[in-house]
Amino acid sequence: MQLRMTNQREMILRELKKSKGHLTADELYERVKKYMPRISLATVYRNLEILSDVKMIRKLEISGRQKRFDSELEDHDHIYCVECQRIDNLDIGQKHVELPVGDTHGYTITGRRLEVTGLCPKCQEKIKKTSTKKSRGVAKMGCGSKKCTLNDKQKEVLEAMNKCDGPSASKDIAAAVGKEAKQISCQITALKKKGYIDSPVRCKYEITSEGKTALKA
Amino acid sequence: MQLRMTNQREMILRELKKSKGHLTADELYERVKKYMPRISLATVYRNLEILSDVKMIRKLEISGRQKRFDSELEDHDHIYCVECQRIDNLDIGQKHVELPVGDTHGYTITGRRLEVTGLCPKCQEKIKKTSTKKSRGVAKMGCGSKKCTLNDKQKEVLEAMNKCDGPSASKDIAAAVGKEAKQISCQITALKKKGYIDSPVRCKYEITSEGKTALKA
DNA sequence: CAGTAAATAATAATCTTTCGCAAGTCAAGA
DNA sequence: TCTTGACTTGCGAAAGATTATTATTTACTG
Repeated sequence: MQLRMTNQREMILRELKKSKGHLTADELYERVKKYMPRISLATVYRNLEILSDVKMIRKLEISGRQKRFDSELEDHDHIYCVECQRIDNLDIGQKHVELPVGDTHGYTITGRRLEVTGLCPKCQEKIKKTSTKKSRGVAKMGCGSKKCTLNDKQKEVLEAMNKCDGPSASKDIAAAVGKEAKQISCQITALKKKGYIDSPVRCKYEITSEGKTALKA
Repeated sequence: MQLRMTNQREMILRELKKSKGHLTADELYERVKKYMPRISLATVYRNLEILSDVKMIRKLEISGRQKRFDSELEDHDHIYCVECQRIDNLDIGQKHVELPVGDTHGYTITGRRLEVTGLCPKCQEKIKKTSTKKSRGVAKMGCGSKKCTLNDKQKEVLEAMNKCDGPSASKDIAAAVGKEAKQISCQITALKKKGYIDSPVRCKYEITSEGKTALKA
C-alpha cells in the first residue's frame, strides 16, 4: 500500500492545519466543502483515519461523542470547557506528571494523556450574567415547594407559557425557551407546585392567574 | 422531581457494582437481561444517565466509541489496553499531578483526568507468541499484500465462516465467534484482501476455496 | 503514456444512543 | 377506596456518527 497525495487529502490536511486543530470530522467537512463542493463526508473520515494512521495528524480521543483531530503532533494535553466544549491546548510537558510505577496491574505503559476540564473565559462571563445560583443539583430532596421565589429559568419558562394561548406540552415549551427538555420539565414541576401553572390535561400545561400576577411582580 | 428505586434501576446498579466497573451500556444490558429478560436497552441507558446525574455512578468519558460507566465514585484514573480495550483502575491520587497555573488560557479549572494507555498482561503474552512483527504500520511501504499469515482472530473468523453454508452477514459471524461485531468486521476486511473470503452479495461474505485450503494448512 | 492500485463520490449499512409514546406503577390526597 | 399526577418502563423508530460497498476516477509506476 502506498499513499497518494490527492487534492482532497491535501485540502483536508490544509484546513486542519489552518484551524489550529481540534476539529471534528464534520466540521472539517463543512470547511473543505467550501472549496470542493462535491467532496463526500466519507472521504473526510477515511482520510482522517489514514492520516492519523501514518501519524501525519493526531486523533484526540477526548470526551464527547465525536472524534476530534489535531494537526499538531507534538505531545501536549488539552483543557476543555464543560459548558461550550471548546478545547484549547495545554503546554505542561510530560515532566509534570509522574507516572505510577508499582501499581500498573502488569501493564506495559505506552502513553498517557491528561485532560483538564474547566470553564472557558466566555462561559464564565455568561454564567456571571445569569447568576443567581446553579440549579443543577436535581434530585432527592423536594425543590423547596413553598418558597415562591422564581429563579431565572423558571421566570423564562413562565414567560414562554404566558405567550402560548392554549395548554402546551413540555417539549414545546422547551423548544420555545430553547433549552433542553429535561431541564425544563423540572422547572415545570416546580412551577406547578407553586401553583403558577396548571395541567388541565395530562402532559399539557397552562399558566394560571397566579402565574400571571407573579410574572408582573 | 424525585427518584424511585425501581427493580430495574436496582438491578442495573447492582450489576454495575458487581462487575467492579467500566461496563458499557450494552454489556450491562446483556447482564441485566439474564435476570430481567424483558428489560429494554433504553431503560439501561436512561438509568445510567439518571444515576450519573445524581452521582450514584460515574460516567467515564474515556476514549472509545461507547460510553462506559463506573460504580466507584472516588477519584481515580484509568489505565487501558490499546489492544483489547480492557480497563483497570489506577490509584495515583491527585497529588501526583501538578496542575498548571499560569497557562490555562483563562479557564477556571474544575477537574482533571489522567488516562494511561498500555498493554495489559494478557495482550503482552499474546504478542509474544504471535510475534514476528506487528502489522500495524500500515502505510507508505507496501503492506506485504502477499504475506498470507493468519492471526488468531482471523483464523477463528475463518473457521466460523467455514461452518456456515451460505453467505453470511458480518454480524452473524460476530455472533458465531462471540466477539464484538466491530472487531470482526475488521478481520473480515483483512481476510477479503487476502482472498480467503468473498462477498458475493453486498454485506454478505463467504469463504473461498483459498480460504479453505489456508485453514487446513 | 498505458496499466494498475489507491482514492473518490454516493449511498447503504451499522452501531450506539436517544426520543416519542402508550401503558404500567406507585405514593399521596380527596 | 378511588383518583391523580409524576415517575418509569418497553418498544419501536429516529437520530447521530462512522464505516463499508461499489462503480468510477485519479495519481503514481514502469
